[in-house]
Amino acid sequence: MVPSTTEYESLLRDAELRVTRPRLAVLGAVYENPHADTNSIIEAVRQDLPEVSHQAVYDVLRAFTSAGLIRHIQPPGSVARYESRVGDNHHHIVCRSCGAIADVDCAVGHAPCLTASEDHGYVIDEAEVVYRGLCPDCAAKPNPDQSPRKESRV
Amino acid sequence: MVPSTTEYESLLRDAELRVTRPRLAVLGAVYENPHADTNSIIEAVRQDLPEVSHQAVYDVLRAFTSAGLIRHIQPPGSVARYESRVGDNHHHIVCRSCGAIADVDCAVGHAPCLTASEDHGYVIDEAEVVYRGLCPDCAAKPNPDQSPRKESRV
DNA sequence: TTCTTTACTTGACTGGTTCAAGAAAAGCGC
DNA sequence: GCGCTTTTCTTGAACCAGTCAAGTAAAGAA
Repeated sequence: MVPSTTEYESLLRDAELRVTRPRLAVLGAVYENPHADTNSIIEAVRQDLPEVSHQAVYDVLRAFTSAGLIRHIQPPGSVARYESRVGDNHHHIVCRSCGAIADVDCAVGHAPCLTASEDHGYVIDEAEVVYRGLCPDCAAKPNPDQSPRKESRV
Repeated sequence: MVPSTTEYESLLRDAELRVTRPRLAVLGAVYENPHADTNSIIEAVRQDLPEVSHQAVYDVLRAFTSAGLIRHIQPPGSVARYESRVGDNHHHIVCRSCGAIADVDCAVGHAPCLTASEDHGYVIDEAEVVYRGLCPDCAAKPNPDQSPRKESRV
């Protein structure tokens, strides 16, 4: 599931991106921490490379996103998050209580809900679905504090 | 479509909210400017009441949202927006080019896509769909600048 | 190894949103 | 209407994710 350093290097070269220590570390952090926010990624990267600046991580994440290596998601009420699963049109479910995020595959057929009943003349090319509800942990405890935690616990 | 001042007052009283001039103005602004962001609402309110503080508008919008009078939406890459259409499970289409937002009714049946193929043990109670594409205007001009404008042009 | 290009560091800054304390107004009972 | 209590609004500061800008360092090509 999680590639090796050599594989990360190939991923970068295939995307015509330069191979640097910060980039390998960021790519590894995104693969090992699904749906992590930028701050978590910075912390993970600094386990290996303590001197990496936050700006470098922001730059690298943006470069990876526009190269299609990773995906940038932004659940309502949350800061930006990143994931390594790309190109398969999956969606997300967000826990109302703790903010945990899980992947959800398409419900109906290959591209569900892509046909809106009334498109107002828009040319629609993509539909993203965000499910909301309670994760197994929060559903178990009846009424804990309702405030979402900052950390995802996927 | 757009209620009168008296009707706004009834809406507030029915929701057990105090009736004040700022609140009437904010409610009117949300009804008259669908999908407006907070700043646009502040500007609209100040047409009537030039002295209203931004903080009051933030407070009022939050009070209305938790009372269910209006709905708070947060399209990826955009600031918070508000709309008066509540309780009918509709979705939104966002123009990639200019950021315009339009309402879209449910595509399939009453609550489409609510059945995920694999729910990871989550208790799902809502699905929100964000369609992406080009609005009629932007689809007409082949290649304008791709940067979204700040203002919605709905 | 040298050179050019791209990436990274440093430090300041922006803008939407929130916090906190006090003044003003709404709505209740009289 | 009149005062009293509670909620709302004003004022002003603060927060924080993310961005900008200038200069240094490193990658990769020749």
